[in-house]
Amino acid sequence: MMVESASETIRSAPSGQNGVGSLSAQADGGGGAGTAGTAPAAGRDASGREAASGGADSNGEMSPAELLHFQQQQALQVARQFLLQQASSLNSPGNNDSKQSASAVQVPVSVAMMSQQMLTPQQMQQILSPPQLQALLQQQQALMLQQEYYKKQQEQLHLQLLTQQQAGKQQPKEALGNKQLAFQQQLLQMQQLQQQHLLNLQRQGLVSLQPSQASGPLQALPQAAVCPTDLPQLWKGEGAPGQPAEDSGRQEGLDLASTAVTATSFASPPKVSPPLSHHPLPNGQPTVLTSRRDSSSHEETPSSHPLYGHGECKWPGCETLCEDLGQFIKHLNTEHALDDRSTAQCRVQMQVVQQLEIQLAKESERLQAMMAHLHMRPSEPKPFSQPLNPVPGSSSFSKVTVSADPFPDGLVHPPTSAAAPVTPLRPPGLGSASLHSGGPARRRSNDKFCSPISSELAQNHEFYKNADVRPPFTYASLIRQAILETPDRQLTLNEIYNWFTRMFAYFRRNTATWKNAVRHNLSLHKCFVRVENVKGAVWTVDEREYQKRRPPKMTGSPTLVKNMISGLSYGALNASYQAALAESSFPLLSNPGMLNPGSASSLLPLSQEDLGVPGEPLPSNGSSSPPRLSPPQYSHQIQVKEEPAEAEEDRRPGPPLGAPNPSTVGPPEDRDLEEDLGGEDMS
DNA sequence: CAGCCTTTAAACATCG
DNA sequence: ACGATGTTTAAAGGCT
Repeated sequence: MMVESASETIRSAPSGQNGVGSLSAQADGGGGAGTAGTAPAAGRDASGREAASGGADSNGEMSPAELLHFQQQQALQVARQFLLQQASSLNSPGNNDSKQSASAVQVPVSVAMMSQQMLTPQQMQQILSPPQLQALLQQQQALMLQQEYYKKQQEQLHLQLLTQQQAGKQQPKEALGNKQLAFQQQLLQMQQLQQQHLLNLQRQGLVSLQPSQASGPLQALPQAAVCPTDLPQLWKGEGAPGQPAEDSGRQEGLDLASTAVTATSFASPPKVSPPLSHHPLPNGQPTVLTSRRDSSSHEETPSSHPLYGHGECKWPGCETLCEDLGQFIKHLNTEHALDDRSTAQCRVQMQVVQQLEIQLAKESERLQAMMAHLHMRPSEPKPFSQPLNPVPGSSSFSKVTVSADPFPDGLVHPPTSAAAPVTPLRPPGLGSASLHSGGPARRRSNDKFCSPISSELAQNHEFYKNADVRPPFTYASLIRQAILETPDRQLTLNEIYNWFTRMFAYFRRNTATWKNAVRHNLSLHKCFVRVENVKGAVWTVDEREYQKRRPPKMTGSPTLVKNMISGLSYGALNASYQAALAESSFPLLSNPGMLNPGSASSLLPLSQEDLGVPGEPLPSNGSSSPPRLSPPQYSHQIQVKEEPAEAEEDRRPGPPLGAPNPSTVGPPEDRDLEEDLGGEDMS
């Protein structure tokens, strides 16, 4: 009955919806626009109620969901800043140490991608495919690991310094030596603080680095995105109390200003630093840079030195104020001349950048693995260790299997080592999901492939479960999925609600809206059949009907494919995917046996499993179901839970499904199929 | 541009 | 009277 009344939580007005992103276009547009005005009103009793009820629901995760949401955003920002800073700082000095700088360049790129104006979580969602988002989240975890590594390095560095220190003591130039040491120590402290800060952020879920794909040449730099958040502290940290050196310790150039500087620096190659090999600054993207905040901020001369911004020296740990560039140069030459201290600082910075690069490499590798796993096989064969994809060709297969249970593989997988080449061109992760997410309307498309939905879902199960991301599926497909996942393939409305809330964080909010949509879909689509039961009524899926609707789209599928391909810079779509598409579109239903063209078939089966269905027999819909994976069990048991016999469809005209012989009723689909074959009800 | 689909919003009807 | 369910209708956006 009431179950937990789904509950949910936050209702959020229609407006909220939009938020969701990906679909943004639609959601927002639709709801928002259309009724914008009314929207508020929309709340209607129901909504109000629900809202009130609050997360009661199963999980009551509302807050978590929101948190996640928020965290994602924060993380992105922080990551952006962090990367920018690191890159920027290194850059200038980096010239000296070019090699790294090169890679460093990439960082900015990725950053830029992320940033582009402060992206709202929703936007991010739109931009990033679920898998990508997932990756993002995963990165938070990865970061943690990285931090450890980082720490170790720091320790080593520290040791080195100490060693030097000792040496220095012994040596004559103590005066200077001490000074240097002090400075170095400061640097170390800074680093440590930075680390801590990062850790803290991570703990809060604020930091997450995006793998990025530095695809192109760097381009736009971060837009305004850079927020003042914490970065400043990173370096600043040291400044904290009592830091002699440049007493100014407080703010260091790392803050926004610095970022801005960075941007500028990129835009115009600093005299000092020769363009890095990789640094494709020139790409004409500079304009973008300007736009962002720095421009706004009076920022200094763009022509300025990369280490100079906001009137201060951006040298790590140095915040010395310099009236103008000239003064700054002077300062640079005097304070940051080529000496041990500077060298050490530079080294530290290098390490920082290295760390980031390593991280980038790891993430990139992960991304590749993910993509490969999702069939998007990158142009290059990736032999990497990832056990996941054993067979290149049958990627789909692997995917399925893998995803099946542990979708989290992505999460769990420890990044293999860096080596993996990053495919630069490829747009940021394009997971299967990306396909959909690709554009606003994507979601629909997805749904078209119902089958894929399951695999997709399976793969990103965890993701959707925890991230407040709107799933790229239509309500109809989701409802169907929910129903099919159950052993008896029937659910009460409330159970459907619960499934939604359980499976998608997104549906833990705006309950009034989506519930209404669910009901609306149930009523509207013929594929959903209401079966009365003693206790009430349950909803089943008339697979045939469901499939019927797609045909139109069928044609669409090609388009989809096209989209997908375009989306992926590479036509990564592989056969498997296409097969899946085809499958979904085609009424294989008729004979399950043939359904699967190879890989495709595999997908389906899995899907169910993953979906979280606890080991259930997947009664897959007749159509897609694998050749009868379904356990016998459902054959009869499927009846309506409470009173099978009674089952009868109310509204459904057609073949009275029903008549579902109780005994046979079992698989609704079965009957549907058969009956349907005979005749269509239809409207 | 038309037609279809999906999503949202809402009004209404039933039922417990 | 309420709230959960269901049905319907309408509007808006996107896609084909």
